[in-house]
Amino acid sequence: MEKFLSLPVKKQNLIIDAALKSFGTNGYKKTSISDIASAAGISKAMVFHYFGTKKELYIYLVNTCVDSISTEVVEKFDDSITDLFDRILYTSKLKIALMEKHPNVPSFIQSAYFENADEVKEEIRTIFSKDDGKTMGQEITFDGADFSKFKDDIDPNLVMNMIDWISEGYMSKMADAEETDFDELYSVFEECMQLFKRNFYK
Amino acid sequence: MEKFLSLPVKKQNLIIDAALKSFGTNGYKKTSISDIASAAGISKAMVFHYFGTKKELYIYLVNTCVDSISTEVVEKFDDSITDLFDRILYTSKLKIALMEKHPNVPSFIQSAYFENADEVKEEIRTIFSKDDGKTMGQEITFDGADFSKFKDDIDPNLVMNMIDWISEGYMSKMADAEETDFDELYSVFEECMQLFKRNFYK
DNA sequence: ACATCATAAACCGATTCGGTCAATTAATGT
DNA sequence: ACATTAATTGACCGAATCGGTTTATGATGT
Repeated sequence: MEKFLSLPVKKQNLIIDAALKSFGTNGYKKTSISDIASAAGISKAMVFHYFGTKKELYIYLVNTCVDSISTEVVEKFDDSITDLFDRILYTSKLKIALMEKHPNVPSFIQSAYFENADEVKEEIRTIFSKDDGKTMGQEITFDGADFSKFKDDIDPNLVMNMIDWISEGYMSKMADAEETDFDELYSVFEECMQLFKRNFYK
Repeated sequence: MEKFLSLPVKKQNLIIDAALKSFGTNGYKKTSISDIASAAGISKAMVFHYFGTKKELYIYLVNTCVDSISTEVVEKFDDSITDLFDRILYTSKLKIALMEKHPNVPSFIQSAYFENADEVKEEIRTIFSKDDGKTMGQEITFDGADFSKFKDDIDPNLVMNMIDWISEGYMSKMADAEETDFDELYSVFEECMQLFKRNFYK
C-alpha cells in the first residue's frame, strides 16, 4: 500500500479511476485485475505490486470512497440552507465537484453497497454500517428541509419522490457525459429547480 | 432453435428472463452460459442444446426484444393523444405492460445498443439500423406532442429535459422493484404528471 | 422390447483467473 | 564510471472457468 501512496498523484488517480469504473460496472467477481491494469495503461503485475491482492484493492477503494464522500459532501453540507430546492442544488454541486476528481465514485459506491461476493461482502457491510448510510441516497437533503412553502394542494411526499427520480436520472446522464457537457447539464438542472420554485411555491 | 420454441411457454420465459438479466447487467463478454443456466435452474448443456452457441442466443434475444418493443409499444401507440403528459403516461403504461412479461427487456436493449464485443456488434448494428432507433428513447413521445398549453414563461425544452430525467429515474426504480410495488409506483408517477399539468399549464 | 427424446453430469481443449518471479530497465548515489 | 537500488514487466504457475461436446440416465410412447 505505501508503494501505491508514494506514486505521483496523477498516476494514482489514473489507476483509481480505472478500478472504480471496472468494479462499478462489472462488480467484484466479474472484474479482473487485467481489466483494470489495461484500462490504466500499466501491467497487471504492478497492480498486485501496489495493492497485494484483488480484495485489498477493492476494500481500499470502498474505504477511500466512503471517506471522500463523507469529507467532501457530508461534512461540507450547509445546514443553514433550509429551502428544499437550494439544498438539492447545493448537494448536487458538491457531488459534481467530487465527480470532477473521480467521475466513477457514485456508480462504484452504489455497486459496492449491493455487492454480494462472498469474499468481500462482510467487510463492506461493516464499512458502511459505521457510516449510517449517509454516503448513500439523499437523506441529508430532505432531513430538516423546509416544506412549508409549498402550495396547499401539493403533497410533499410526491415532490420528494419526484426529486428522487429526477436527480437519479440527472446524475446518470452526468455519469456518461463528456467534460464539456458537465457545466451545461448543471445549468439546465439549475433552471429546473427554479422552475419548481416558481410554480410549486405559494 | 425449434427445440427451444417447442418448450412450454412458462419455461421459455424463465430462460429468456435469466438470459436478458445476465446479458443486460454484465454485457456479452462478461456473461457466461453457466450464469444464465444456473439462474434459469437448468443445466449449461441445455442452453447449448436450445440455442446452439452463445452468439446465436444473444442475437435471438436482440431480435425478439426489438420485435416485442416494436409490436407492443411502437405499434400500439396512440397518435391521437396530443397532451404531452397523457402521452408520457400512456407510453409508460405500455412499457410497464411489457415489463410485466419480461422485466429485463429495457435494460437489455439499452445494454445491447452499446455492446462492443467484436463477435456480435456488427449484427447488432444492422438489427437496430432497420428500426430507426424507435425502440430506444422517447422520441415517439415528444414527436407531435402539444406544447402550446404551457405557461408563457416555461421553456418547453427545459420541460423535455426534466421529463427525460424523471422517466429515467422512475424506470430504473421500476426495474428493481417487486411486483407489489409496481402498481403503487405507477400511481405515484401518475400523480406526478397531474401535478405538472396543474402547475405548468396556463 | 425397443426406439426416442429430454436432460444433466462429466468431459474437452482453450482461455483466463489471481498471483508470483526472474529478468530487464530506469533511477540514484558515489 | 560503476555499483546499488528501485520500478516495471513479460513470462510463468496452478487453478478455475470459458464455450462447446459427448455420454450416461431416465422417462415416454409404441
